[in-house]
Amino acid sequence: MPDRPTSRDVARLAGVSRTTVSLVLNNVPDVHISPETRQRVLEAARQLNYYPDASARRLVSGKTSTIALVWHRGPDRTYRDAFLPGLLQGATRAARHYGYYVLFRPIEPDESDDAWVELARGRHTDGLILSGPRSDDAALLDLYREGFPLVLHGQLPGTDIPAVDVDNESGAMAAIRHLLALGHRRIGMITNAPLAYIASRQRLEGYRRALEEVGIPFDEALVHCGNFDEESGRQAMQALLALAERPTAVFIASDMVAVGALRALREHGLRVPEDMAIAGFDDIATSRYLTPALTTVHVPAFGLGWSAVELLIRIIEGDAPSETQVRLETELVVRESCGASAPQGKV
Amino acid sequence: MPDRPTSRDVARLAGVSRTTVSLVLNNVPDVHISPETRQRVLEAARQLNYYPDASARRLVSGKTSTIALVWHRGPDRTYRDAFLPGLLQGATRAARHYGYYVLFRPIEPDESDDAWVELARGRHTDGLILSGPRSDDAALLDLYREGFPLVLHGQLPGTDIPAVDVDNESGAMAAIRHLLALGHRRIGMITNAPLAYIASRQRLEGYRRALEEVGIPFDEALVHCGNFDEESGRQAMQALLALAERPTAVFIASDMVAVGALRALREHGLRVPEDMAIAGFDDIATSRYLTPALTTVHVPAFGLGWSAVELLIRIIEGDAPSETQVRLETELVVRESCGASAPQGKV
DNA sequence: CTGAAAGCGCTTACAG
DNA sequence: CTGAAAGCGCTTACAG
Repeated sequence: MPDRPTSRDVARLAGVSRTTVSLVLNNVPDVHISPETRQRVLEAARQLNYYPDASARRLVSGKTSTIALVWHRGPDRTYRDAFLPGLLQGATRAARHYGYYVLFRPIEPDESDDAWVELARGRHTDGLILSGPRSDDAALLDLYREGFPLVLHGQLPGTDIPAVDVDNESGAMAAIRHLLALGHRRIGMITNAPLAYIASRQRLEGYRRALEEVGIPFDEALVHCGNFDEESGRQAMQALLALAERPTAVFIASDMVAVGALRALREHGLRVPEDMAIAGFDDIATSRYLTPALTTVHVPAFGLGWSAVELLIRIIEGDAPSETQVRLETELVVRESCGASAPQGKV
Repeated sequence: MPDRPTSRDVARLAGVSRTTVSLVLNNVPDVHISPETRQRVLEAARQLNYYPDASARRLVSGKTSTIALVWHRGPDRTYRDAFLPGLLQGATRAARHYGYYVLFRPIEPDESDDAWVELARGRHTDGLILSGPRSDDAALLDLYREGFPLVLHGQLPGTDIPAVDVDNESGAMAAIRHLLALGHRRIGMITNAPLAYIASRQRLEGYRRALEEVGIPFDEALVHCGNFDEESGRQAMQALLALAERPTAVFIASDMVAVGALRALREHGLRVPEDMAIAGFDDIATSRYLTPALTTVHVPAFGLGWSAVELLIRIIEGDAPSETQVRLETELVVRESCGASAPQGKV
C-alpha cells in the first residue's frame, strides 16, 4: 500500500488546521464553520481519497464501535447452526443501523469456555452478545458485575444479566393446543435435550400446562428426552412406540430430533399424520421439505439477533431499558404432519 | 466500567519501566530480561488483571489483526445462506489459527455494491474476503491495484485477483459420469442460475464435457436454466417433461432448484428414481432429508472458508504463494435419487 | 539488561 | 470562527 493520506495532508491541501478537518469530517454540531471552508475541506478529502484511520479514532474516542457475537456451541452444534444465518443477519442489520461493526467469534470445542473474555478485557469491542452461555462461567459473572455491556442469547437461571430468548413455554403450548384442537387426547412428548437445559424444561412445562388447561393429567410415561440429534429422536420414538397404550400424537421439541422420530415411525410402518400426528419446534430450513412437511413452532432467529444487538447497544450507550429480559414470541407453522389442512396448499 | 489498569500501572507495581512491561508481555525475542524481573511483571499484570488496550496497539503497530468477511448476497440469497455456517466456521477457525479476528459484514440489498470499501480505506481490517464479487465493481479493482490484501470467494472472470472457489466443472462431470454409469444416455440438465453467472457456465461445461467423453452429442433442448429457487426448478422440469422425447435422468446444478424439480415430478405422478433419476449440486443441509434423499455434489464450505482466510493472511503477511487461484474439489455424495445403492444404508 | 523519549493519527478542550 | 497543544495507551528505536 502506498502512503495513506492523513488528516494533516487534508489540512494542508485545504489550507486549514487539522482541527478544522476533524470538525468538518465528523460534522460536529454547534460549531460554525464557513460554508467555503467546509467545502474546501470536503473537496480536499475527496481528492486525496482520505478516510480517517480507525485505530487512531478508536484510541482517542475510547469507542471501538464494534460488538462481538460470541457463538458458544455445545454438543448441540447442528441444532444451533440452523439459526446462525438468521441470527447473524438480524444482528448485523441492527448493528449497522446503530453504526456498529460485528465481530464474529465462535468458541470451538478445544477452547476454554471463557476464551472470549479477552475480547472484552482487551477492549476489542464495546460490548458483546454471548450465544449459549454456561451457568458456571465465572468470568462472565465478573464481567457483568464490573459493568461491561453484555447480552445473553439464551437464559441463565438465577442471574439478571440482560438476555434475549424465545418464549419456549408459550411456543410449546401453541403446539399442544393445536394437537388438542385436532382431537388428540393422548399426546406424547420428546424433549429437545436433557432437562439440564433450561429451554428443555420450559418446553416441557408448556406441554404440561397446555394439557392441564383441558384437564388431562400429566403422564410421565409419555415423555422421553431427546438429545439434539436425529438418533436421539429415533430412540425416543421407539420407546414411545413400545408403550402398551401408544399416544396418537407426539410433540417433539426440536425439528432435528423430529427427523429421527419420523424415521423410527417409517421403520415401524406407521404413517404420519394418519397413524400418528407429529409437531416439532424450531422450524429449521429442512422442516418444510420433509415428507410429510413438518408442522412446527417457528423460532424468529432474525428477531433474536436484532433484539439482542439493539438491547446491547442501548446498554452500551447508557440508555438501558428498565426491562432487560426480552422474550420473543414464536409462531405455529401448520403444515402436514398433524393432519390439519394447511392455510395454503403451498408451504 | 471502573478505571482500567494501563501498562503504567503494571510498571509501577512491578517496579520497572513501561518498556519492560511491553517487552515481557509481548514476549519479544532476543531481549534478555532477568527471570525475576519477568516474573514480577507477569505477576503484577495478573494481579491487576491487565490486558493491553487493543486500540492503542492497533494504532502503534499499524495492524488490526482483523480481517473482514464481506457477504455480498444477490438474488441467490437462500442458496448462499446454506453455506454461511460452514464457510464462517472455516474462516474463523483459520483466522484464529493465525491470530486474527473476523469481522462479518453482509451487504444488504439496500446498500451500494461497494459499501464495504470503507472497511479497507478506513483501516478497520488488514485485508478482506469478498464473497459474491460483482464484475462491475470499480472500487474493488482500485483497491486491488493499490495492493490492499484481498481474496475473492467466487471467481471474477478477466482478473487475477486471488480467489478461492470450488471446481464446478469437475463436480458436474462427476455427477454426469455417475448417471452414465447407471446406464442413462439421455440426460437433461437444469442449471443453478442464468448463464451470466460463471458457476452456471462452468457446471454446464462439465455436463457437456462428460457427455462428450462418451460420445453423446450435446442437445440444447435438454438444457434449461434455473434461477436459484425452487420455483425456477419446478418450471424448468415442467419444460423438460413437455419434451417429445423425455430424458431419463436430469442433473440439476443446485439442490434448492432440485427441490422444485422434484415437486414438479411429484405433480406429474413420476417416481424418482424409477421414472427419472435426479442428481443435484451443493449438498445443502436439506438434501439428505428429501424423499428420495438427493444424490448430489458436495461443496466443501468449511474448506472454502479456511482456504480463503489462509490465502488472505499469507498475502497480508507478505508470504503470498505464486498461485493465488485456489480451486477446491467437490465430492459426489450418492444417496437415493439416482437409483444407485448407497454405500451405506444410512445417509 | 533497563529506562526516557518519541510517535502512531486522530479528537477535543482551550485560547485567541 | 479557527489554530496550537495535549493526550488516548501503547511500542520501539535509542541511550545508557
